[in-house]
Amino acid sequence: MRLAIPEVVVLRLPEYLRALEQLAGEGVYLVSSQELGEKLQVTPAQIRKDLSYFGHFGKQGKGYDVKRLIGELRRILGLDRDWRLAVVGVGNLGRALLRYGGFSQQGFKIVAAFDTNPKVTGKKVGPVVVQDVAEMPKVVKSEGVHIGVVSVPASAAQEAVDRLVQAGVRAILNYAPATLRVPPSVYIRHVGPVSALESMTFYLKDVKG
Amino acid sequence: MRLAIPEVVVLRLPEYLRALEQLAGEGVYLVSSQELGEKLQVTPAQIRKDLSYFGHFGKQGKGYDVKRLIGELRRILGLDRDWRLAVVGVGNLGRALLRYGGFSQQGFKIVAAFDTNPKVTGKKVGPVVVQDVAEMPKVVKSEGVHIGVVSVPASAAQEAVDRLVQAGVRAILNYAPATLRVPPSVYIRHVGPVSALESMTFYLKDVKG
DNA sequence: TTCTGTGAACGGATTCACAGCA
DNA sequence: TGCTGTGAATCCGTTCACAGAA
Repeated sequence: MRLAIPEVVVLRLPEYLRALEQLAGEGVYLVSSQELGEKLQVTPAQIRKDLSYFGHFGKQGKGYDVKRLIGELRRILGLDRDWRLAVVGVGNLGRALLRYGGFSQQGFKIVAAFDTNPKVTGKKVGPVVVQDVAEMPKVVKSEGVHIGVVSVPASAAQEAVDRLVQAGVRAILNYAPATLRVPPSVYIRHVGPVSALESMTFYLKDVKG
Repeated sequence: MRLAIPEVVVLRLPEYLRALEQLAGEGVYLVSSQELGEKLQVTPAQIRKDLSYFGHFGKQGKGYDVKRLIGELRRILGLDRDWRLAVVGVGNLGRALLRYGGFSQQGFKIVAAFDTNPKVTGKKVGPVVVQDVAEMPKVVKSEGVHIGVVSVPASAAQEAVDRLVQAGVRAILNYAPATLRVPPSVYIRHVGPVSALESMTFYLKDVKG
């Protein structure tokens, strides 16, 4: 077991987890690195090496116990507890995120939503009532928000992030198409629907007419 | 210039592009790899090396012409043309994607939407009228769809992908939390709101209580 | 002088190949 | 025999450091 785990490894673990949960749903109890690799288009050695950073989860000659490995991965990824999210920006995307059911399955709970538009504030969307951003410092504290989700327009994204950081949020998922500045102690990741498409087209452009 | 460009490089180009577009909007005409690197939290050498795979875009002693580099990156990424999208699955997420305005700015155009639910088919959502999935083969051809966006529930994702592939779509952006099988000739990428959170919590779990 | 572009050096991730266990 | 776990070897991406252009 090494001390520093490569970031690429951490990024692959959720993929493994998802595939394993699918297998569990199909009633599969045991899976080899070979089989899992085929499903995920990853080499078996890659999977074994990745898992070996965290412990010895397999049985020689058999493979991995699917249920057990799901549990281990969830623990490794910190998914064996609840994470409290706040959504900033209740436009199309924010509204979809608030109503999206997939978060709760993995222990993500939306506990607050913020917007500046008085046509939206005060209304219930998904599990929460939208509040004015002015309430953010108070609510982040009282609701124990861990992660901020930014779904405002690009032009308002930096301000939204600044407010979240100011309110004490240390992790941000950014859906706005903007490059944002945060202090080094804050973990930020950009997702956005367009970025993935943009690198995809690089590979498509020579293939299709 | 090398022949094979590392995938990581391609994944960084949209980040560069976004930062440059932001700079252009601020009226910046010239930027050094140093300055761009600070904005993006990337080393200047990384940026210079990445760009050197594609050509000589900078001016020694000066830096990069922002407008010029935006144009080059858009060309490199294949964004100097239109890309036609079809959304499969008009639930919360699909509806948000259909109504999302950010696609068109980068040349992505939603030309079709499909669902199986008769409560949704026939209705206009965003720029298109939702059609039954049975229409897919015909519509994909007539509308010249390049990229399929899957936003159905996990349980229906494999079927949605199969239908898209069958209809001739060669590139798929998957929002469903499922591991999907496609022929080797089809380019698929998973995005989904949960995956990014799951690797984030790995880094957060030891920090916050 | 300033900053790009790039071979060379370095470091880190992937793959190999096999020891070890069931 | 079958498959894991892992050092060693390999491969690949990043960083260094400097030549060269403005």
